[in-house]
Amino acid sequence: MRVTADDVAARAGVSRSAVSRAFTEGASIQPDKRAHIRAVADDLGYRPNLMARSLTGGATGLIAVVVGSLSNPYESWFLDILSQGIRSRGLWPLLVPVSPGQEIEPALDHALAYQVDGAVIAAGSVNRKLAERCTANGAPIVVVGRVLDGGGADSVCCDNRAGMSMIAERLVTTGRRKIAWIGGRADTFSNVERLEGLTAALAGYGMSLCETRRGDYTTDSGMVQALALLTGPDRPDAIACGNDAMAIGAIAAAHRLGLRVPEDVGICGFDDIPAAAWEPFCLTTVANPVSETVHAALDLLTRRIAGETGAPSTIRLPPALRIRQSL
Amino acid sequence: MRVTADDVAARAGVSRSAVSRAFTEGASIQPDKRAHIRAVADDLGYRPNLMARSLTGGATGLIAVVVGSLSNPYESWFLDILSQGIRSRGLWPLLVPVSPGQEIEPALDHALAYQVDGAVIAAGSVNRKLAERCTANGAPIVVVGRVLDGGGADSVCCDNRAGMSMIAERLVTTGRRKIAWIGGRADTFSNVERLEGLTAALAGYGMSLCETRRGDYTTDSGMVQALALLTGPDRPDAIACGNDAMAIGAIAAAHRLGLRVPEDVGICGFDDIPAAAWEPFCLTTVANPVSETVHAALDLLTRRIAGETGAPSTIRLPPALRIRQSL
DNA sequence: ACCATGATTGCACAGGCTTTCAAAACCGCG
DNA sequence: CGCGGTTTTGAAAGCCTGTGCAATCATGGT
Repeated sequence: MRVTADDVAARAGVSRSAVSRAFTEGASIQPDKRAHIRAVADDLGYRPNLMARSLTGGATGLIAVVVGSLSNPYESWFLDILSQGIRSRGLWPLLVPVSPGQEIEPALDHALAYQVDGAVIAAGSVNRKLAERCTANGAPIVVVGRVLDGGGADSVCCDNRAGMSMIAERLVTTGRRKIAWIGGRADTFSNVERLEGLTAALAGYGMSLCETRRGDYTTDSGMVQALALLTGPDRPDAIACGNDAMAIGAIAAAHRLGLRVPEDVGICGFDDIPAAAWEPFCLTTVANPVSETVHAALDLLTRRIAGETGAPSTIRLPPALRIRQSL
Repeated sequence: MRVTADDVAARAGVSRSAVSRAFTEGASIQPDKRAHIRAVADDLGYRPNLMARSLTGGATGLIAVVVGSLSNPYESWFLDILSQGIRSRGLWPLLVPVSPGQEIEPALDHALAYQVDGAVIAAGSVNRKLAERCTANGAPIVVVGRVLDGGGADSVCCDNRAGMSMIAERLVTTGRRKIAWIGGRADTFSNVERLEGLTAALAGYGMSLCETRRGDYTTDSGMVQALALLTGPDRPDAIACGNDAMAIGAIAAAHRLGLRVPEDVGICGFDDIPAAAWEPFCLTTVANPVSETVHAALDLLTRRIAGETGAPSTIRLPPALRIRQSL
């Protein structure tokens, strides 16, 4: 049913090898013959079967992209840039969506069975053993957004602590005294680093958080936690949030309570997602260098795919403070 | 380098066929032998090569997903639900991102070369010829979010006209007299239908649009166009937007100008993306039945993949008016 | 103990492609 | 026209798996 190289060969009156060569850049074949074959192929609607091609040991050009819930604006923003980056390098993203809490391993295993050339992992937890299995299977991985504990894979990650120390400075500069924190799930890497970073930086100013609460990185949860904070007995004059989505929820909460931002309560986030700049929010936040992260991750990955060995490297990218109006 | 069935066979002391059968459900093989082989395979980290498997004529389990710029919140919301739906049917989404204005054909062609079993096309323009070529190549397609002009492929689409007529009724009910429109690119299907639907429905009430402007479905463009409208000589008392992202921008514009929503100006959108419900917006909008759309599209597609023939069908899903506070 | 029956097993091939290798065609030049 | 050297070319070998087919094995009935 599907038209194969044999069909084209028969129709063009050449051997199957010639057809293969006509589609291989730099292969030894007469230019006019190549043109003829390509014309016939076009006529028949032939395209080399990439599955069969990869069977001979070549690369598939497939990159598994493990990503969390796309309803999270940061996640989809990241995927947008990542998929463009993958395509611009002539590769193709095989999407592996995993729900939070879901095990990443079986999904990744299945993707491996598609002989992906590599994987970018931006969600779920991966341990050293899993990383090594992927590499052993010829599919190096790069972990994004956190650093792999036991080593075993390259990782690219924003310098969360540096980001939070800039936030801390801003909090102090604007004269905040009672600073609360709304974080994400306790066990996530970014949450831990950001909270630690903020605590440490504040300690440098002789200050500490007056209260910490936990959301789940969604706008709704930010709203809920901020409402609780702002209606509590000891209202904070600033709320630092673990990401922008929650900060947006916190701003909504302040508005609902008739509080002015930033006068009555300063609010800040992390990531600088597109929505952070939207007018009603004007969120002061830390810009997560997503483009640079994607670029670095893909560089690392392609180099591994090309066969580079050596100890896994960790790249920390510096974030930038983005001062708008909410703090 | 990659471990193959031969390796497992040698290590387990059986033939390669046995290994194959151990991984084929319902194949004739002794239970304990299967268990042994699977244990060995697990030990070696073996997984059947899906590329090679698909070579024998089987399906690849890959579904090409052609999607537009993921920075558009509707698009990423849709992809979220679609990718979950694809995974839940045991298939895998191969992402084919296309920028607006970019030709879809070469990208889709390349995806076809991966022997995808089918394609869901939610962006770019596809004509009858392209649709037929895909089908002829054994990869039926389903077009989402618009109806294919010349037929040639199944399509699933929200009933834009019905949605806009509900909006029109709401506009009239709330006593709006001067209604403006901010649409998207003139040539997009949804834009045409929504504008036509609104115009027609208003005509039924003896009314017409006082002004129409064009954005590009982004929040920024909605803001820009709404600013122009609201500072113009004849300020409208309602702005209907072609999608939610632009409506959010319009609300931001109203706020910046100190206008109250909905008292001074009513604003509505289309889609009911998650952000539409966020507190500062509380956007009155038309809920695009995304889950139902995904479900219907995947049903159609899997049936075609299973070999069902017959004239392409078009499914129109009814939207629902979601009244919040902006209109 | 022997045969019919059915479950297992291994061999070999198919599937679409790339690539090595040796044969064939071509080139310029004496 | 002959010859060394450089493309071009086609045949065949592989890549990895699933499966039809024939051979083998175990089973149970007599």
